[in-house]
Amino acid sequence: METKYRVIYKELKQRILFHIKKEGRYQLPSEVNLCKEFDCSRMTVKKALDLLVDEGIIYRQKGKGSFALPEGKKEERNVQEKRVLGLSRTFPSDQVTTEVITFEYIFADELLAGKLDVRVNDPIYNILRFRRINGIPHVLEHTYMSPLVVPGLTQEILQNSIYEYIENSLHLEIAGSFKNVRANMSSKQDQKYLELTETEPILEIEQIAYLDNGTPFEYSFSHFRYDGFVFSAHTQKQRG
Amino acid sequence: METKYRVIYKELKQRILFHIKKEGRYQLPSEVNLCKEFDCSRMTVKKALDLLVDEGIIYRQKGKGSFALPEGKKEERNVQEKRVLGLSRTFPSDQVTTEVITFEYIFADELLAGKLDVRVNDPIYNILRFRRINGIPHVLEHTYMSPLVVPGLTQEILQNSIYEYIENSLHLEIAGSFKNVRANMSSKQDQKYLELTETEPILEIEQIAYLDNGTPFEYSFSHFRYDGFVFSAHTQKQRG
DNA sequence: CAGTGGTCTAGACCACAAT
DNA sequence: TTGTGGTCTAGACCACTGT
Repeated sequence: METKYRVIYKELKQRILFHIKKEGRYQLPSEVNLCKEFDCSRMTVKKALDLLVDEGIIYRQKGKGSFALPEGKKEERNVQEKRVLGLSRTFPSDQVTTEVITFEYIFADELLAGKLDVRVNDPIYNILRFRRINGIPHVLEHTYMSPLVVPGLTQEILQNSIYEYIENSLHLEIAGSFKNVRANMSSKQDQKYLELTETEPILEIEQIAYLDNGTPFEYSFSHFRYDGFVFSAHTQKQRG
Repeated sequence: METKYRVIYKELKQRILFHIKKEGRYQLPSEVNLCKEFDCSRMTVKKALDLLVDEGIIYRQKGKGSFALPEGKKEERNVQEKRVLGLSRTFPSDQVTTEVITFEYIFADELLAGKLDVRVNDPIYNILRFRRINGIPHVLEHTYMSPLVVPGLTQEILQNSIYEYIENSLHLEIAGSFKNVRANMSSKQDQKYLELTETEPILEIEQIAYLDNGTPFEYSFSHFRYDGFVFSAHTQKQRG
């Protein structure tokens, strides 16, 4: 069931994006008026507005009201949003092609065992994939997964979307991830696949992704072409 | 006043970090039990737990309970957390030294006017600062601010913390920011200040930061040494 | 003063998990 | 069936903003 606060959230988001394009600034109706309009309690309206605050779409001020944040901020090509999607789902309208370079089992060492929450010497998928978007070299992904958590991986799945497989075939729920983002010099391997010169760098994202039962299912290093990728984030003061 | 849910949040955070060190896994008391313990309603407990979920400290499962996420994930030196602090406040125990390279007014062009929400040709602070942490070259910060929003900047303020000045002297409330993170080759200027060779890259963070009234007050480009900085983020499926 | 958002209560019903 | 978290209600009091 679609929850009530998500319905309100979506409706308000539509409305904001429409008004912001037309007039620039936009003040939302007060919470009590939204209650009347959507025939619900104030807590429900507040929850919907909280989502909009999290996304950086509105801000709220005690005694004044809720307002749309001036736009014209983000919007760049090849932006990784703050969600946990695979590459295939981040660029649904583009053509993502995947070359599987390595697909094998290795023994978990101390580090991998710690990150993936398995025992040392347990089997681990060691996956190296090279991916293009619309034919343009984009990313070299080095992924470690435990077959205990994500069983039945095949070459074919790797060629498409692992995330899709995890959610649609295994019916596991991907809940979130920790990311560390760095710049680094490109290795010989990076240069070969991403078609970089020796002086051109890469953007590295180290990620641990976990399921809704808290189990980490992926530990990965993604090396992006420096000119083809931006990591985007909206951050705010903690509510409270 | 410290809110009740923040008190609960802090207490639970303490407890989790303690137990996680001792025993690894940790299941929190149920929401109703937490209600009894802290003598409050369930909504208040839930709000406290929401904060912990946002930070990636716990996860929750319908029908099961709330659990601490296995640790051993983040922890690196020189991590920029997902908050809006200046450099001085990100490394409070370290020695941050700042060299002001440029401090002048310029005319707002189309781009700056759009980002800072002022008119074209309005005056804009053009600030270039070079900062070391414990004597080690760290970041070259190119900052644009509107004197209409942040009046009275001086060389001395720049040498310390702009953010401190904004919050403590101007009594403005910093609410959040949009960040774009990229890797890039270092410019001659980057190489000079950050002591990089021609082949060494930088991590660039483009940022628009805004106040709690929605006004953008800063548009900046920070160039970090590639080996001295990691941008860290926790992301999760949208609640709902 | 009236209007706003922030916090908080004491319930309720639901879906889901474990037994 | 019991216990869990997710949603939702219909109020309440507060702090802050504007007039």
